[in-house]
Amino acid sequence: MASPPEQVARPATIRDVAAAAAVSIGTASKALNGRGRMRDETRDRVLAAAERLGFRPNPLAQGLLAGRTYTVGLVTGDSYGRFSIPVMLGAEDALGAGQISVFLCDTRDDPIRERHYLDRLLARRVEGIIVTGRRTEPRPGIGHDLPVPVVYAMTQSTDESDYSIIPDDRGGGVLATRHLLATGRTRVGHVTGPEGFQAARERAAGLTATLAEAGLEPAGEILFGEWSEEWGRQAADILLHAAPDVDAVFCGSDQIARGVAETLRERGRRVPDDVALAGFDNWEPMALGCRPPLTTVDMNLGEIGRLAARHLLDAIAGKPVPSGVHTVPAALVPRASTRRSI
Amino acid sequence: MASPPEQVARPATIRDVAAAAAVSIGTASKALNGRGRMRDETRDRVLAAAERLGFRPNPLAQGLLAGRTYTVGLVTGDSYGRFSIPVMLGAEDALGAGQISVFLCDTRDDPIRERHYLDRLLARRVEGIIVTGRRTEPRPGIGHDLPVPVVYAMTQSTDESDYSIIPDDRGGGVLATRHLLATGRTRVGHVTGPEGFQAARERAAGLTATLAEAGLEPAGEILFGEWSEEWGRQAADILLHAAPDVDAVFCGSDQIARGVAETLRERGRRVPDDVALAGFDNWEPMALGCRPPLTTVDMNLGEIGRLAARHLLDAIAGKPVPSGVHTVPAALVPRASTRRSI
DNA sequence: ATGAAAGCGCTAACAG
DNA sequence: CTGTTAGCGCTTTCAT
Repeated sequence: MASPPEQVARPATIRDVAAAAAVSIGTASKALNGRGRMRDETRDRVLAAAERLGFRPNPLAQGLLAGRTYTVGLVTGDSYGRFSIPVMLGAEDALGAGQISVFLCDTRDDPIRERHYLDRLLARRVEGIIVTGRRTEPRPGIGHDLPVPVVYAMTQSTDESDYSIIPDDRGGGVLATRHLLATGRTRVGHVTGPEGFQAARERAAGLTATLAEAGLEPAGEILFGEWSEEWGRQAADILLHAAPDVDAVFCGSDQIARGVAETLRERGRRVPDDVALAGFDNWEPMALGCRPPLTTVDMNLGEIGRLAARHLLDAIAGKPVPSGVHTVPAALVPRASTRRSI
Repeated sequence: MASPPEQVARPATIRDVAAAAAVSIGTASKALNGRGRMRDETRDRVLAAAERLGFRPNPLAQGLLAGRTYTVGLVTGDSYGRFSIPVMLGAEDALGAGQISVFLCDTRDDPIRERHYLDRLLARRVEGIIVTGRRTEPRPGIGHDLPVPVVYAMTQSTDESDYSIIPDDRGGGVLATRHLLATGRTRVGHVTGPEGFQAARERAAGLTATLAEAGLEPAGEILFGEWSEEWGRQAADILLHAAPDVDAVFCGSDQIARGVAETLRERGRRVPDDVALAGFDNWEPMALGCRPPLTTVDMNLGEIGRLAARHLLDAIAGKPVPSGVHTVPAALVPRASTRRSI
């Protein structure tokens, strides 16, 4: 038995719709796009046909004509994803709302791959590019000869004429320190990551500036080290030795804070009663798993992504846009580790 | 002074190339694509012109003609990203190699948004869709009336005729348990997440089956609870009470294992000397931050993504592909928490 | 109010 | 060996 000449899943074209509605292609187009004037009956007939055939305009054809693709590229080097994922999702969120689709590229922090992907994105005629990273360290921009706007999110270009948007690490340090002071602490130590990281330096600067405003100095030296729990454990001992009267520790990351918490406990210092503890990142599995749950600073990564996307949209739309490095305010997330029990 | 009629950044078209090389458009096309025969000199002239003008074929035009888009959609519901990100990057990796670009969509686990994004992806004429999740729990498929193939990665469709690829949780449980037995342990307890999770049940099943093979039973009850450190801490006490002679604990997640480690230490049990400890996930910040560093099971999430992508490519290519639920073997990552000091 | 025709950038078939 | 032509699906004048 020969099967009927069933139309395979070839998507319906406007031509099919026009034929089904017994109108010309041009009329069908107008009906579908609400353009031009025509008899209601005609329009309805076309729309009904489109509906029935499950017609969807081919975006390639539309884009070809309009000279637009309604796509942007999202280039990330942070395979690990801890930081860039929230940024990416924020960006995707803001772009998706505007009917812009996002091409995802993972460069694995490899400049060769990055170059390759940029090529591909441009070949695809993306209308803009968002570059995200895992560190806020300045990095060389991806070039200015690009035919589309570029924004840097959670990373910054060394080029002042690029637009970069990063967390306000300094402000985050200020927030945490103010909070510690507000709970009545005055001997505040600081344990953080490598001094080579701008984020570490900025957070520390926020702390010292805020302490200075209150006429205070950090308890002990500021301890730069690594972004690890192990360093937190070690550093806590160093700090306790250098400043035995320490009554608060602000840490450059939640991981470090957990290490500090552990050592404090083992040395018989109660958190928060004897020593208040604040982290940075609001990395929930870390912060909530801490004993007690950790007060920390949230960098609003999603917001960074959203702002980057909006900026990109503006640039694509040809609006005048600022350049330079911009920051997004951080937010304090108070938890038990700084709550003074009465 | 009138500025010269500078060509704005309008990308060069094949027409420009043809004109610059003084050939017809058709000839230019052939030269650029290595199709057809022609004088070397002509070909070179065209290629040189293309080079000089920075010509890139417009993928929209190519796709329009070929009826293909060389894009696939990646739909994730796991905004948190802990599990789906490695899967996504693995998929992106496998697809990128094949010149396929990936549209990223975050549904935030919201069926409405999912529906919306599917619509958008189909409107964009993606050639296939990968659905990823944060749990391996069966979920309703996204439908069979779709005009493109779909694969489920790190989540599974309830529909047997769909193709799903998930970690081998049971095999992971077997690996961990064998390892514990190999270090000479015989009283193995198990603390894991909610029984409602298939992953928890499978990992537990791997454990009990492996113990049974050795003529053993779990030490104490299998403790189902939550995926949290806090639960690990509580459960360890329960376990120590129920089976004081326990000499190993296999945990359903690294987070749980950390909680268990903490309680063990506080109760004076040394890890690994008195009690060996194994986790699950190989979530490095957790596993490495543990004291001592945690032996754990890696689910090979990247591989899951890669395989999903390859399967999708095969399906797109029209090759016959299997359906049903498939698993990717897990791998043991031995660290100090199970190393018997001599 | 509707239809015909041109053209977006490209490739493929066919002439010359 | 090269040029011409048709057409992918769609929108947009411009006739009718």
